[in-house]
Amino acid sequence: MAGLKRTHTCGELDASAVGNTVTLMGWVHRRRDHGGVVFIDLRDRYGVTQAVFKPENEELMEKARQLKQEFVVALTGTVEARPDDMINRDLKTGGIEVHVNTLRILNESRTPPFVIEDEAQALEDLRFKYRYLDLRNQVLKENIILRHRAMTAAREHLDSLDFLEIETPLLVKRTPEGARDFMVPSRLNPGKFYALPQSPQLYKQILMVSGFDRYFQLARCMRDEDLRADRQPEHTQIDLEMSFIAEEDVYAVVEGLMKHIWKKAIDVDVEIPFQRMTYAESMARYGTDKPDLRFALEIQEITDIVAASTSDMLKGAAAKGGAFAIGSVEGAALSRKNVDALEEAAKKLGAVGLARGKLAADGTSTGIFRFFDEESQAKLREMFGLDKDGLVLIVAGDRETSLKSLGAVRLKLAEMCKLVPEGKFRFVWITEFPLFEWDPALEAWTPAHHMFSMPLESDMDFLESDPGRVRARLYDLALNGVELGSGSIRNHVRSIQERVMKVIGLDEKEAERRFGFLLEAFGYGAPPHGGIALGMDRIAMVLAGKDNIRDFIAFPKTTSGASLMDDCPSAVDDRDLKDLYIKIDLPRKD
RNA sequence: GGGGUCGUGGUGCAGCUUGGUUAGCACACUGGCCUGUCAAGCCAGAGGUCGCGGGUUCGAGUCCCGUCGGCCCCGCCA
Repeated sequence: MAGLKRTHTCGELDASAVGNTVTLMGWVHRRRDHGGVVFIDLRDRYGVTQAVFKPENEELMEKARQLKQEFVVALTGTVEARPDDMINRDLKTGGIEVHVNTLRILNESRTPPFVIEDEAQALEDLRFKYRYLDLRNQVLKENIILRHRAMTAAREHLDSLDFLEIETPLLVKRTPEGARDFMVPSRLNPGKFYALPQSPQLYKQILMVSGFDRYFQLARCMRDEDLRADRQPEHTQIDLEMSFIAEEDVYAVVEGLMKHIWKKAIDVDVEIPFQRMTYAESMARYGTDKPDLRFALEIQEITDIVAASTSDMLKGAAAKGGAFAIGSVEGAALSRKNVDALEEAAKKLGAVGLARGKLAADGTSTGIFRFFDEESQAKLREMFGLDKDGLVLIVAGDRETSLKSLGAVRLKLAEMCKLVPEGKFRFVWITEFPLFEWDPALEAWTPAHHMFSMPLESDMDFLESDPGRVRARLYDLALNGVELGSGSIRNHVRSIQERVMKVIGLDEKEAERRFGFLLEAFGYGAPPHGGIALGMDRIAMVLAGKDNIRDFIAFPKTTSGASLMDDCPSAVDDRDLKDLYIKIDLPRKD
């Protein structure tokens, strides 16, 4: 019996194997003891196979009765077809079962803190603490496998296009731009610190200077910022950069890449090329720069119609920017409570309120529309295609706030009315983002995305006179309301860089201190170049049609950045700190 | 930095509004019965002092204050 060797996995046996003697190894998923006959569901990475113990062998039965959840066993037996009425159609291997003649317990298990099942009952914090057990769950396992397939497809495809995967350092120079860096003290350089990279951005641009005209990397990126359901302190990007190219080249590569990933990972044919939309259009129609295009519910500006109404409240608010609305036939069925929840969503993003009313097909109306004359009501019905009774929701006030608020309402309304189709993938390129953003706190212009993005040729003249108007050669890829990635054509021209730096008040000395090495590299023949970084974790999540990114990372952190399994981060010994010349100086709590 | 919400046997939840006899349910667990189940079934049993600290009260899981932790959201995340 020594030297028992696994012949098959628990996911592969079917009718063609009937009569064969096989050896399976795995974990006891369930035991069903019927006194005379005992069933064991044996589980491994590949699936579950039913093993049967019959009463003829008393000794074997005794051993089978010792089995508990999560014991690791090896068993040898004969594959038998199941009678028709005993076939389990929910199981890949449900047509057969293994009649056991040898059982060996390879290892015992303590009673697990929660039962391993597809619809995990335990709460996430407990599942995080015992992540290795949770990963035995077939659903979670499929997620990780799906992610692997997507990553492999990405590598395959980019390699086929002559992209080189080049690793960039994890210990890098701190750049006080953008997100907070994780910092790593340098023992060999007392008092000095490395940073963990937020992205390989500067390095990949330098690789362009070196002539590696097509680079990619499945890169780990770390940011010391507050977390969310779709945000982890470390994540993986498909990072790529190309030389001698324009936007179209990046779009073509990424569209082919997505098509390949979708095909390989979930066997879905993605239509290319992707739709394109400017940032301005996306904001006006959907109130966001990552629109979910699986459903319509478009925002319409109704400032004129509101101006003609008798609602002083709306007119007053609209005077501060405009009035915007969405309308929906399905929404007419929503309860007062539901619409109030929509208003809460709008207020969360800064709207003062959400005016609402119903427009009926017979011309009667309720709510806010008591203040609108018949002509205006007809116009609104037409605008929103309300051939039946419909709900119309209005936000008025500052233009950007109103649009963003209504954008959130749009998503929530679609969810409430079940307007979001499953299994549909609507990619869209969002283009022509503004280069600068006004920071009211600093009272200064700051780069909206990336210091080194090229301004749009047509807007170059406004760099000094009207920075807010300058758009850049920036692009985002959005899918079903999720931002998959963003990139740009970079600014490789020294004279334009200098003008950009002047706008954000970055003098030469400061620029030198922060990006000196990049600027210096650019001085030695930087080719025109550009690229993009795509969120790998998010891609896996969207492929599976889910919305919790932690289920697609093998060992994720909680929203406070902790890993509950290994209790990290943790305090360190004084001796370690001494080596680094570091003293902890926590603020006193009162 | 701010807001919301949750914390009760191993797990998931109820109880808390209107404080008061043995803190209830399901699953898991232990023992027994059962030759066809696949969330097996049936019977019996063990297991919690209610995240932690303080306060109010004759009396607190229940009210108050603080604190810790999980989750969600705003800010932040080029």
